Amino acid sequence: MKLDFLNDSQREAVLVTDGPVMILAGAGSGKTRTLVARIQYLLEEKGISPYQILAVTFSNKAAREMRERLSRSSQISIGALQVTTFHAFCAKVLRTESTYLGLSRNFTIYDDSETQSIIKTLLAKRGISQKEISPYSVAAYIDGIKNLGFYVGLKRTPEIEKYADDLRLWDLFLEYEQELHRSNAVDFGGLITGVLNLFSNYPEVLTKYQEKFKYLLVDEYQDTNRAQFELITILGKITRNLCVVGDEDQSIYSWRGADIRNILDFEQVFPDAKIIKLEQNYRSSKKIIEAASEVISRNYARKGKKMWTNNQDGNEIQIVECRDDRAEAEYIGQRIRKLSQQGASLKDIAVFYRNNSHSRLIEDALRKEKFPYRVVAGIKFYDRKEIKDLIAYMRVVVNKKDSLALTRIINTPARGVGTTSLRKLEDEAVRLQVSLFEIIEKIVEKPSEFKHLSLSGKVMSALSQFVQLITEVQILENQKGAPTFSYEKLLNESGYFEFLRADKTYEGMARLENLEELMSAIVQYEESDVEPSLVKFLENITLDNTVSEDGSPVDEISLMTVHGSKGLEYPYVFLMAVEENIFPSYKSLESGPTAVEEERRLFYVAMTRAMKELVITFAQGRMLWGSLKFNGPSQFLYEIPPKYYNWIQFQTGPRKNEKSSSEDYDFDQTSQDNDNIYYQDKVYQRKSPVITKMSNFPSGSKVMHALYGEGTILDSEGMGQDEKVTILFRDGIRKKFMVKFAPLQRI
DNA sequence: GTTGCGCAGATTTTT
DNA sequence: TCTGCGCAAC
Repeated sequence: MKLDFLNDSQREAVLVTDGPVMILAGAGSGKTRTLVARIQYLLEEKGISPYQILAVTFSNKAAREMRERLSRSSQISIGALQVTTFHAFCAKVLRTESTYLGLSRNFTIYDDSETQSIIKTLLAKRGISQKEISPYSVAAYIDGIKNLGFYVGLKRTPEIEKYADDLRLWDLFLEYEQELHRSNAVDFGGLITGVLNLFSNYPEVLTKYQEKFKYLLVDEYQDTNRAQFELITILGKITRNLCVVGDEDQSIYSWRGADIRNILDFEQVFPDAKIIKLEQNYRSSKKIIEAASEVISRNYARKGKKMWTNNQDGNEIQIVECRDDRAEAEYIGQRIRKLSQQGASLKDIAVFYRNNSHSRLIEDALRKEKFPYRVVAGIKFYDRKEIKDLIAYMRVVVNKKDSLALTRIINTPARGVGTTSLRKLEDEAVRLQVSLFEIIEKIVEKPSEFKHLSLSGKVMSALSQFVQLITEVQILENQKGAPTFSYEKLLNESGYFEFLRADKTYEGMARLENLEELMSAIVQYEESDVEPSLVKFLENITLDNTVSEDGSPVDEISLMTVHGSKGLEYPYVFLMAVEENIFPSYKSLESGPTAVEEERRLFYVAMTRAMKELVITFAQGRMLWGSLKFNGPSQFLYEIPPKYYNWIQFQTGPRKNEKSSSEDYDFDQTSQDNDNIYYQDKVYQRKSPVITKMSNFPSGSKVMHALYGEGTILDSEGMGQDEKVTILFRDGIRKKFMVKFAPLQRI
């Protein structure tokens, strides 16, 4: 096997197959290529069987990419090779070994929203209002525990003790776990801790897997949490052939439990570990790489890589100061038009933003310019109400203990089983210690024994029809395993189809279309699996909720959050809304330097996506939460050395009329001198990074008030005559003033 | 059991 | 500004 297409460090990363290895792979350093070569090398040169290799990643995106690249470049069939996500791997182990843990193999996997529903019910049951304890905070708490690798029955560590100190939350955690168990369900975190639990209680099962997988590979290592780290450590304990690949500078999911210590402390856990750095960048121009390196070098929590590239210098980064958010969107729209006129293809262009909410204005601008675009990972298909409803039907068929799914659909479409009847059923289920579905079965079977519930005739017949439908589909599913058929039966006989068809609104029609799309997703799944079943389909969609793209790649602009851009690259990148309080977010600024470091990594990720051109925009004033805010440029902009960028100002001129306004700017005919940039008849000052121009009192600036004395501007809203500022004075007093009336002076 | 109003709160979201 | 809730009224 030839390895001459690799550079020296890449080749080393391929050849050091035995013992612990950590590959620190910078952005655009050919990581996937190296990993694929490594696997190929194991298969072809070392004669390792594909069954003995386990490659895990965090995201489906990465797993898919690796699988594709492998099958493209390898002669050996990779069918037996496991390239999968942590969660999918664990789900498979748990289903195979389900008997050990008192789960049945058809357990349901709950996603975050279902977890929240359970928590809400739990809180309600205890009479705790959601204001007192937010369900989100409970979910985060539980997730935090599981991310550390803790499961009920494990000895507590000091870290866990900290969690257990809060008795109320700890109690909720325990009850939540019980509730999941009763529902024969597992949440995302539970998939990992479930396997840890299994391995620690049943050494013979662990040994089986330890012996099976001789070579372990972990991609996206910077995103792993403690639980996942423990999982791979324990799996690789005997062979110690553990290879992890990651980039500490691209760790942007710590709020999801990703633990950067997994990278920083790898050598402590494996003192004999070989550390290989991939520092040559093949993606971006020299200016972009050097600028990004300067920015990220300000972080303390890193191992320190020095990225370099042989690529061309390229153009300066453009930093564009826009008058307001509308001007910003307009600028990007026009600039894209220019690129397109110069022959750039739209699929080579991406717009990144820190928050989803920023996509709207850009979308408007692109629509106006008649450019096709795609918002990557906007509203998720499987999050839609009608989809969740039908999924709930399927879940009840698969796992009748899934009471959460059942409560969702027992009265959808309305069949007269309202909250009062439901409450009665739930109470009875608790009394007889059975699941909700089981109690309904009993009631339908022997109505006479449940006279005391005084359920109406209407309710009784609705319940019996419901049970009949579910049972029939269960039988169908067990005999044939025909998901498509089951789905159709559920959709029609539940009355859901009729219910939606009666809805003549646009929304109703859209919902029907979505249900059709769900149908095609099932058909597609069915064709891809030799032994299709509803259980497997459901698992697929909870663990990987991306809807498979149909057909050929389309030529459209990609819009996405910076988080969503990780792992991607585009020749032309626009990064918008780069303002203090937005990027870095105000939350990170509130919570301190560690959080801001993560924002900086995020900023670094955004920069390093760009291959040829990087355009960073920000607005002097932006409509946020209903009022105009002046945040000022992001601190990260000042961290880019000036030699790497051009700072220009963009103001939309007064509109003459809609038609001609789009011809106002010609970005090509730009000439520059040291201080100014000239476009056509306009002169744009090349600005050194100082404060914004529109507000005379941007947040952070110091002022003198004739009465109150010296203070700092906290917040500024409105502009011109209407500008209002909030000022924090020395003695802690906060006051809000209309600028035009207040005796204020900048100092 | 459903609809409607007022009020608070509003990052990121690979699984 | 927009959404999602809790609670009140039909």
